[in-house]
Amino acid sequence: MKPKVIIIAGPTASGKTQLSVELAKKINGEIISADSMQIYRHLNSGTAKITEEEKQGIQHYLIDICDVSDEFSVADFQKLAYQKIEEILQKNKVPIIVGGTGLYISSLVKNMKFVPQTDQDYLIKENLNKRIEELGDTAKDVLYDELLSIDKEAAEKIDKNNFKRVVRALAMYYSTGLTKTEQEKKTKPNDGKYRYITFVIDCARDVLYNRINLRVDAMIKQNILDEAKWLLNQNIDPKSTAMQAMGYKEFFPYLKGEESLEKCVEKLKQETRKYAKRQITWFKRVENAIYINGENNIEEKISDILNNI
RNA sequence: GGGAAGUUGCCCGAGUGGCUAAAGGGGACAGACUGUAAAUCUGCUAGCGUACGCUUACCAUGGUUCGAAUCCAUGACUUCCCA
Repeated sequence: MKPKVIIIAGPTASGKTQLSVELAKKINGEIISADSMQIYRHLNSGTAKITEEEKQGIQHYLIDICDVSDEFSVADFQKLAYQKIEEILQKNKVPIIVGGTGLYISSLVKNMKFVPQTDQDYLIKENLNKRIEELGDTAKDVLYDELLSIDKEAAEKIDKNNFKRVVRALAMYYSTGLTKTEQEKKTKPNDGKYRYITFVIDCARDVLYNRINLRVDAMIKQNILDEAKWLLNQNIDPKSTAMQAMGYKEFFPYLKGEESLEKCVEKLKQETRKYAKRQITWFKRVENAIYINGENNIEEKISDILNNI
């Protein structure tokens, strides 16, 4: 029998952190974070990162593993997560994956196969960027047609306006000689080494939105503004992942004196709600998910989980 | 008290007689998602009907007109300027 790995997923502010710690205490587990922003050091309040105190001695992995200027991808996450799962199992403990980054979780559950990066990839990316610049306004059409000719199946699934994905699909082909479609065919569902049991925290929309608002208000009282200021002063590429983190980018206009604090706070609440909505959409699709009522108290949630593992 | 401008769908906002159930943006809702994913992108948003369609809509009332969000009159409210 494959070893079991527990997943706790759910939208932001649904109570994943507390639930996972309580569960870990109960079942002798250790936690692997599946969160694309909590990997960054120094981004604490804004990412609602768990504090040492909240950890209650439970071991947490894949938090604070990157500098804000570092590049990090699903493939990196997957590799590290597999390592950590192994380590935890070695200790005879239960791995618990906790997070809101749907793609990261899927990379594990679906056991996606990522082709290893090569030195060439950097050049290919650069080359594509150069072409995009040269093509100007026509880039969108030209590159989409190009993808259509090399990987029709992928092209038809990607919206033409989703330029990022079109470019990535092309890069996949140029760096490996295999199209995106071909590469994806390599991943076969259920051929992973583990048996994943996925719990999704489900919460009435208005309750969740209310929690988000409260959480943002609480963040303001912490040092989120200092963190945002710090991040802004790092002078890293505005397009880099860390710079897109919610709870930071919304305050940049305020810090630059372009917008009032109230407006920025409102914006952050709204963006967070939209994000939660996208997460909910993502988690609706996960197969065999077991729903946990987010409005139950912690004991009820824990017993729901224990009954299913 | 006098003068000027304005009032458009959930919000902002374009629209000066038919092609307008009303551009565009935002929000809301729904969806997609294999290397930036807290990113990126799509659909949809008056009501009823499967649909040709019908009904109700651009502050209110009345009028002009074959036809009005668009023109006229009166009223209400808002903003600004002069007293």
